[in-house]
Amino acid sequence: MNSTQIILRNNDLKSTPARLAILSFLSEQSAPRDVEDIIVHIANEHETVDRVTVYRILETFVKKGLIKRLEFGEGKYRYELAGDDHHHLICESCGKVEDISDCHISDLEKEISQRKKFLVKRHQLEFFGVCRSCQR
Amino acid sequence: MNSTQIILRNNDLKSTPARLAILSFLSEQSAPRDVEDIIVHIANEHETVDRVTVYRILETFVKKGLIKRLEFGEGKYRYELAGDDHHHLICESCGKVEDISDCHISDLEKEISQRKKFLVKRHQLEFFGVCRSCQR
DNA sequence: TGACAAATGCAACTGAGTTGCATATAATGC
DNA sequence: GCATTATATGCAACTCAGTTGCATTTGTCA
Repeated sequence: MNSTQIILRNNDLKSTPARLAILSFLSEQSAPRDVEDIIVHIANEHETVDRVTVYRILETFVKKGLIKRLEFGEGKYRYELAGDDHHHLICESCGKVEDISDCHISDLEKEISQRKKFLVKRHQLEFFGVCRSCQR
Repeated sequence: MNSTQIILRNNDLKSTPARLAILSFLSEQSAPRDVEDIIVHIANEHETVDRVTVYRILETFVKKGLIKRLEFGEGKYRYELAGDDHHHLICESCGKVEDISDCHISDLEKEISQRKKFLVKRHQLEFFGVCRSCQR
């Protein structure tokens, strides 16, 4: 039993080929992926999973807190493994998404919770601009 | 000629009833609105504007920098007047969106620009959680 | 006030995501 | 192993936000 299977079991989720494929795929990614990326990847692995199943698995994983659902103004969702708190640099020229960490938003979060009496559960911070290679 | 008309003229946009209605509606709002809100508001004012026209006007305004297009994980866009740099508290219980300012992200933006050689043009920061009244 | 570029309305379309329901399958107990 | 059962999947049809093409209307400026 590999680590992906253990994660599923620990979350009361059956180990199915589709779930294992999606979870391990997302584990390998360094930037958030959309549903299309996932379907293409699975097809390349010579497996077949219905789009609907992919949507449902992603929804399940989000609810269990295994992955995060993000939006970068593209009119669709992207998904990444949950875990460390980090943010994104999104290049508006080529669409590349880079991860970035050490943003110390949690101090700000604490301050807001007190000032506004708003119970902050999570936040999302994205920077939009032009990446290094597109600047040339 | 009122201020809304002046804004349109300064941006090389013709003054049409639909544009005036949308721009003045968004000027009055304290939280970002979706397309449905806009259409309902216009209908209440006994005007008729096609949905397509609303979409096109919003796109035009975004391109001109008059308004900002936002996403709060709802699968649709929301719009607000551009201007001061502020962020949002989104209640996951009732859906209410509250504005918040003084977040000093620009220091962080500067630091990232240097460290990552990424030209940051804008950022988006949202806090998700439970608002004051939903906490009771 | 007429010309013309720009804006609008209509209809048809796209693409992401959802729902209902019948079938298949992973986990569990025997 | 094998039957049971809750759960997951596939298919088809649908919804909802937003887009495109094209003909018509309208605001602006000479």
